[in-house]
Amino acid sequence: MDQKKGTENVLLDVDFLQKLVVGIGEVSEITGVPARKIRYWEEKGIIQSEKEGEGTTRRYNYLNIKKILLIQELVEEGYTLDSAAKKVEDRMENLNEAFRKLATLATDQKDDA
Amino acid sequence: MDQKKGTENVLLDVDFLQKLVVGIGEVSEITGVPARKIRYWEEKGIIQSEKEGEGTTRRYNYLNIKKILLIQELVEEGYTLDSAAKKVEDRMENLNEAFRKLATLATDQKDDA
DNA sequence: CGTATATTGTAACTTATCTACAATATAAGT
DNA sequence: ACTTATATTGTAGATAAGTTACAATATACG
Repeated sequence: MDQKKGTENVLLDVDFLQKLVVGIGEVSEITGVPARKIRYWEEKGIIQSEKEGEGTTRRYNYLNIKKILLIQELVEEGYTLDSAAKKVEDRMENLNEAFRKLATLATDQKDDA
Repeated sequence: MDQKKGTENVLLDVDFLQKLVVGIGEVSEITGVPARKIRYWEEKGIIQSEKEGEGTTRRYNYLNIKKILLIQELVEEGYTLDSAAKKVEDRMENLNEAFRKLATLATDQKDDA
């Protein structure tokens, strides 16, 4: 169990990330995008968050935050919001897939134990 | 850039994790440990959280949460809180180190670009 | 039973976030 | 300059989430 320490940690990180969801204030700190702007992007359907129930606050997971970061990058580069969103959509597909694969790996490994 | 996609993602995850901090409610959801108990453990000095300023709320990063999970495991197994804490301390050293290494890797890779 | 350890309850308060309105800014077209 | 669409920001009044500081209870063990 100690021999494969490095690998184990990385895989567990991925598993962990799926559960880690943070509030909008934290996302704002992490990304540098003002909370107000994040809400606006969400109103427009550009990005998404997970709402855990009625009348609760927005929660953002790894992929949600990643998307915000990518859009922010493109917008700063000169893209319009809509075209940035469209472009990021493609990149996200790759990320989503990679993420799924890693998560599966992590799960499989857990099942072994 | 696309060839090393898998690796890149994992490394970025690690970098990301350092910034990701969640509130006590979220930690409670993730770990299954009641918020009240988490505060109690913290009062006792068993675990730690990051307070970002005076009069702000507790924030927990990956390592903080991991520690809670490990202690919870041992306590459920029958350990007293104190001995569980002591035992987890050792495991955390390994994790801290692994984490530092991965973070360094991520940073180095970024510097290349 | 007594004592140490561990957990839980809650009132009163602060911080974080929400919605729903409106205002302003910026860019592009005519 | 005026118009229109796009993008961002401001804020009041609300609810949700988290805080401290008190106390109560539970559980284990000599």
